[in-house]
Amino acid sequence: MKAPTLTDVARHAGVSYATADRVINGRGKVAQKSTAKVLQAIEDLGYVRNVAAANLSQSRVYRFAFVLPKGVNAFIQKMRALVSEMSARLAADRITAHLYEVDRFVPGALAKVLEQVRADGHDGVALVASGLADAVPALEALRAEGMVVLTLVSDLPETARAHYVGIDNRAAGRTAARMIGLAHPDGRLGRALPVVAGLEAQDHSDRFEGFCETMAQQFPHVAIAREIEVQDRPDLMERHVAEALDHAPDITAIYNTGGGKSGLVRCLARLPANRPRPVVVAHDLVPSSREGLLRGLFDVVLDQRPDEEVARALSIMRRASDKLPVPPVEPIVPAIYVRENLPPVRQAQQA
Amino acid sequence: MKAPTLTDVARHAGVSYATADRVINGRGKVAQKSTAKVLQAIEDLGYVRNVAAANLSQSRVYRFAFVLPKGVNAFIQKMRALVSEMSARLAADRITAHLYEVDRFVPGALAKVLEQVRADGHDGVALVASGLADAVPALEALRAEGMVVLTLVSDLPETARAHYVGIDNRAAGRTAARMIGLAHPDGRLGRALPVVAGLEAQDHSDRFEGFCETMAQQFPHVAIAREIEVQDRPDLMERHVAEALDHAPDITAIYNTGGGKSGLVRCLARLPANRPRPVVVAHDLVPSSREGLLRGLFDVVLDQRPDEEVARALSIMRRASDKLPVPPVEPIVPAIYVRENLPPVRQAQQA
DNA sequence: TTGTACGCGTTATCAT
DNA sequence: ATGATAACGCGTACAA
Repeated sequence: MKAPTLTDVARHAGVSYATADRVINGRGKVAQKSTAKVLQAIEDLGYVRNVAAANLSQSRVYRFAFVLPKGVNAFIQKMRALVSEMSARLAADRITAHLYEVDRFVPGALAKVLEQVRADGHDGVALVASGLADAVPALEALRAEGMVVLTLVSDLPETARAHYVGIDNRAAGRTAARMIGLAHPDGRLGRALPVVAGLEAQDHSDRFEGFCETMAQQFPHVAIAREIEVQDRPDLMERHVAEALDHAPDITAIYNTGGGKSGLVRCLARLPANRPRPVVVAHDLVPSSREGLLRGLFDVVLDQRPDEEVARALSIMRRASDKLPVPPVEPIVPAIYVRENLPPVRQAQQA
Repeated sequence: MKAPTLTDVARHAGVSYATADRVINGRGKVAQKSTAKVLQAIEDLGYVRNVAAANLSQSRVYRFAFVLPKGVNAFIQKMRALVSEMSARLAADRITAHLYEVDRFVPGALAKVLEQVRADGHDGVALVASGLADAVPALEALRAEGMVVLTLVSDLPETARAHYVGIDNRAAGRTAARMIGLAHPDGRLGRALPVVAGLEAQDHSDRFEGFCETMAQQFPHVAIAREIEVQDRPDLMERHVAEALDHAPDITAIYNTGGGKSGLVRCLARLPANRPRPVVVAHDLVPSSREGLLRGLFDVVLDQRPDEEVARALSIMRRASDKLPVPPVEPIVPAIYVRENLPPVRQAQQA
């Protein structure tokens, strides 16, 4: 009924508590014989170390850092809100989550932030490393010191991080292609316009590649127009997409890998009534894309579920800093929103 | 830096530890004045009760029960596997998850199982109540005794359960309709065939209703054929769908709310090569639906993410039995799988 | 090499 | 109405 304690194990093995402890925590200085006996007792009794008690005895608190890019990007704002929300909820478990911001465009800013994270004595750090490839050495150093490093949203080389928490961006691009293909049944001809923030960001280029791959393979009857880059800027989005639609009246689909969506909404809303609306697939459920769906301007929104990302990041950092085995981290499966399955808008809850 | 303890609070308030304890745990017998002082101190110091310590002092273990229907349904099998998997992972946190099976077709079976759950002294129970509406009184009784009751997959009246963990089945049906609508662009005519396990199951009838609602409202150019009931039986599925496709050659879409999918795969595979394939939307990612997607026979699979359901259920039961506030439980957003975003097959991991 | 005993923050019991 | 204190299971400093 009651779980066996280490004291039980020691008794069962006929050794002292301390010896049993030395065995399970591998602090050496134990005779072969004792080790064997303890191991056997653990086996017999089915002993499992009580993490809560261990933490209590050390007054252990978990300190985790989230590093997010500065800026007004709606998706990142949502992540920020989620982190502080989670943070409040985890107080009872002695887990703290601190938020750090890094300016993507100031060289060396990230290094400084990471230094701060280190100085603040965190057990783990999760960072959105989109366009931050130069962080690799600093992260390797942090990891060498025992800190748990996670990438969020956009991945980095394996040496830089213990796990990646986020969607499979290539697969997301392929999925978008499939959705657009669905809307071109029976070989109906068409042309798809890809709109990206910038191809230097790993996540965007992965999505773009996956998209092209599936379009070409599965839906050759739908051509791919030259992609447009809009740098997270709604104004550019609005202008460039409008131009593209003007020049190529045969465009039947748009795939936006993310960024500047509000401009897309405006542009689509302004389309002449007699022009058939293109199928529109975009990324991330934020106010503008929600509006797009509700107004019938967007058809499908792929969302990487930031809430799940934050929750998973926390749970992984916790397990990892307990040195427990971390179960294989599979990519997060994006949610696919259409007009009919939008979740209710949820106000941030107060403290 | 270090979180304040109740001792700190007591000192700050100028009372003894026991008094402070009485205040936060509402065990009465405290003077107004002391109460006020303690409350103030809690506020000042930002005290948060340390759940781990509390649990330790009581040798508390969490005992949770999962009640699943007996049978070979692939989805339920997956749930079973997930529960035992989770259970292993939670041993270190002193959380146990026990599995109970109930025969849906034996009247009174559920009552017996619930009695067993009660006798085994669980803190909470999560049950898949699909077609088990007669359980309501028994569940109300359990709740009255302080047990946390959750419905999984399919909901029951609010009096019977504290929370529902699962997808919004109506919204799922609407989403399926949208997917089928996407595949009928520009008013392209069509006819959609709904295939359900049985409309007496709440989850299936909700999906069916949502489906019809959106088809009628948004895609009036696609007619809805008379629905077929197949009772979770692949053989019936295969036969009846084949008949329907024969009688109505204008069927361009199929929506299966779940159950008997392997029969659907077989039936579709046997379609004459010259017949255009209908768009097929089905529920739950299990081996047969995965095969359907890979072979190009299914187009879209809505999955209710049983892993997430189990995880959420556990986390809610834990918080609820700690008497911590349970954050609002939003419906789980189904994953939408297509051929291009299938997760790798994952073998059950060993103990 | 091995063993003992204290502290972690809380609950519960037994005084005052 | 309030206060003191022994558990709970673990890590660890210290003793043997």
